Order: sequence, then structure tokens, then C-alpha cells
Amino acid sequence: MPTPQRATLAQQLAEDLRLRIVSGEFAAGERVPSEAELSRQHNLSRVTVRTALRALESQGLLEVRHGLGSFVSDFGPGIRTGLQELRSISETIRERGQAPAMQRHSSQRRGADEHEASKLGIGEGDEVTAVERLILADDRAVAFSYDVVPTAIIPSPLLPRLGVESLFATLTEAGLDPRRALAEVHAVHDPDIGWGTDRPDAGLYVLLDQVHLVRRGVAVAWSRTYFVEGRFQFVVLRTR
Amino acid sequence: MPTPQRATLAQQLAEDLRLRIVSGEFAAGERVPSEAELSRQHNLSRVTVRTALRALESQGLLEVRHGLGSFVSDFGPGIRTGLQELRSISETIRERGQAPAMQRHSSQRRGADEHEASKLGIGEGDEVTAVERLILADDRAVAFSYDVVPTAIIPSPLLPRLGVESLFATLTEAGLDPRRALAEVHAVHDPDIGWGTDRPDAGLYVLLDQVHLVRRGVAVAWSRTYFVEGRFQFVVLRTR
DNA sequence: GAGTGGTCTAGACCACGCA
DNA sequence: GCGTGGTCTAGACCACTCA
Repeated sequence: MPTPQRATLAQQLAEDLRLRIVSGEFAAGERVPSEAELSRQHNLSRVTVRTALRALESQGLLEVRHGLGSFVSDFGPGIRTGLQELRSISETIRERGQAPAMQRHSSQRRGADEHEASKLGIGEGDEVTAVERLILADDRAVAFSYDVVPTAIIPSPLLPRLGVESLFATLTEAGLDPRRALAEVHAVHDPDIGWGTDRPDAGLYVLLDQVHLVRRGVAVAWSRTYFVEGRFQFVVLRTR
Repeated sequence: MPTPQRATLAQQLAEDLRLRIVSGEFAAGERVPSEAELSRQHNLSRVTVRTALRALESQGLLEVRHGLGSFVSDFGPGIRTGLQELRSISETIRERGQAPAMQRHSSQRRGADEHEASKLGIGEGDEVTAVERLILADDRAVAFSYDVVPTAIIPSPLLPRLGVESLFATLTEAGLDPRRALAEVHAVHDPDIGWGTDRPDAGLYVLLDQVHLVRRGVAVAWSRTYFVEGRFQFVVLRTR
């Protein structure tokens, strides 16, 4: 039986507040309760509350001002997501009020090449399942993804679902909830990326080349996701 | 007199460890002292030590493994920087053992347009200084940057240095050390970006469109920096 | 001065990996 | 079992903003 992976208290609070923000309960520009207040209301230490607020700030949802309070950011339309937050793409799309969908373009089982083996920490030649999929929001292509997963870690009944539903969903069901991902960010201009009629003419993408890790630092997937430039907005809060 | 902006204890420790890592005192794959050990050695609480380790992890310098310890990442060559860390580009280049340089391409003082005013939180028409500069590492172009700064916040004697030396250096000297930046990440393919003979043929860039903020949430600069794809490596640790 | 966020501490208990 | 990191608490003091 896979571990349920209970969220931390800070994560729960962040999620709670996040939903209240995206649902509009807290309007843009409005102040959210102070740290002390949230502490009392949720019966949490201030450190924990701060951890949650930090997370929301790094997603660009809150602006925290010393001596004043925390305010809901005025963010525009479009799918906007904090790069530092590892979240399912489908979830992100859904929360923006759009309908996520997925189309598998190809799927094959084969031996891992040297590069894949190194990325995934498995042996060269060990079987992997490689999928190519298209991610849509309201029937519009937003990303093309090339994913590689060691076949051995996925229970057979779940294998056919790779590339058909959210990668996160499949991994979670296998008890392999990705906790972290180390991502490289690149700009790519290549008309050969992607497929189908909805492939953008410009062929311009933000590439997230990422290795997904479960808690123990063990890799569960290597994915290269090409986000169509302009259809997904990535935000990062950089701090010193 | 500008505030010296003392670094936090966590930042000091992170910086200390970072230098020891990049200098090779801790080799790749090696374990660094445990949290408890660092606590004792530096006479800091464990929370503070953890804050420092987190920062290094998010820069991709450390891999932290539950039950085992923290290990120096095996990172390859190339200028690699954690997107979540706001650092001077020059500093980043210098630490990679390369020589940073800067060339100002243009500079003008004029009224802020609507977009600039909104980004910087100033009035439309307020005077700004707009600079175009080229950033080099070992005489090779790595980025082109278009920066806009409200003229009023920079003391006149420092104005001529904008675009000639590190933006960070100038701002810091003016007592406006940027603490945070909210950045949008884009892929750009545009042969009109950049100038000079070293302009890459491909015209492909990772664009960081960022507003630099001082502590109080006040914007001090809006910069659009086009990093030549492939010459700078951006890494992000994404977590849930 | 009152209220807010920013930093830090000391200590607790849990979960993981290994011998 | 022991040492490691993961989470959380209660409380302290400081710095900023506004009245």
C-alpha cells in the first residue's frame, strides 16, 4: 500500500489560503490576515504560518510588506505558475478555470540509453517507458512533453495510463508522488518539436528539463516539457 | 549614509559554505558537516543552519538526503545559477572563474511611458534612465540587458556608472541593494535583440523580465535581460 | 505607541538509512 | 540503535509603517 504522503501543516495552510485567493475570497490588492492572526485562527506557530506565506509569495500570489501586512497580488489573466512550486500541469490549468486535457502521441518500451540511465540513476539498458504527449488547456496546445520513466517502478496495470492522464496522477497512484524536481530552464526554437495541427508556427518554447524525485532523492521520471511561449506564464521570486 | 544592509546569519553561513564548495574545499559527492555539527561549530540554532542549507540546495549546490546528510552536487562546467537566488550576474560569472565585463551600448534619460511607470510604481512621465548593456564572460557575450531605473533614486554622481559597471554594484552604492526580484521567464527568438559582432546568429535567448525590489516592496529597477541560450545555465529546484 | 513582518533561539518529536 | 534530516512549537527581540 502506497504511503498517503500527508502534507505538512504549512502546506495545508498554504493550500487553504491559495484556494481562497484564486477563488476570489481575497480580492487583488486586499490584505490577508496578519501572521499573528493566522497563528491564532489555525492554532499554528508563527514559524509555520510564515512558511506558508513564503510559499504563496514565491508563487507570486502574495506581496508581503514589512510593517504593513501581506497583500494579494494583482495578477493578470493567463496561466501563471510559480516555477519553484512543483505542481501538476493539469492542476495548474484547472485552477485557472480552463479544462486540461492530454493526448498521447507515442509510447514505447525500450532499453535506457546512457543519458537516460544517468538522469534516472538506473542501469544502461534497463527498461524504460518513453511517452510523448500533448497537453491542452481548453483544447489549445500549451505544451509538448517527452517523458521517460523506469518501467520497473510502475505497476503494470498503471502503465497504459502513462501519457493519457497527468503524469503526476499516475505516479501518485503508484505511490511515487514526486516531491521535488531539479529543473533546467532553456529557450528552444525548433520547428521539429511537437506535432499535429495545433503546433505553433513559431516553434518557440520554454523548455523545462527536469528530473522528478521522490523523497529519498530517487529519480522517478525525466521529463522534457516544451511550453509554448506565451501560453504559460512562469514566475520566479528571486531573493538574496 | 546608505544602510550597510547586514546579511542575516543564515545568509552568512550559506555564503561561507558556498565559497567552500565552489573553491573545491568540499569536493563533488562529498558530505558536508551535519546540521547539528554546523550548529555547534557556528554557534547557530538548527533552524538557521537549515535555512542556509535550503538556500544552497535551491542553488543546486547541495543534495540533501534524509537520514544520510547533505552532499555536494556533481555539477558540470558552465555558468550555472539558481534562478531563485537573486545575485549579481557579474558575481556569478566571477565565481565560475571567468572574467565578467560590461559594455554600455546606449543610455538615455527620458520620461517613463505607461508600462514603465506601472512596473516601477512611479508616475507616467517621471524621469527614468534607460540603459542598454552587454554582459561578457571572458570576452564572450552572455547576455544583453535593457534596464530602466527611476532617475530620482540614483544620486547624480552615480548616474554615469549605470550600464558601465554591475547594476547591482551601482544600486548597492546608492543604498538601494535589491533584496528581491519578481521575474517572468520567457523564450525569445528575435534577431533584433542585441548588437555588435558577438551577437549570436541564432538570436535565441532566455529572457528574465524582472522588477527589482528593495526591502519595502519598492521597485528600484526594471530589467529585461536576454541570456544567450546555452551560455548560461539556469537551474530551479521545484518542491511541493 | 501599536501592529506588522524579519530574524533567531532552544528544544521537542518524527521519519529515514544504515550497521 | 544511532545519527541524520523533516517538522513544529513558544517565545524573544528587532525593524518598519502608520497614526
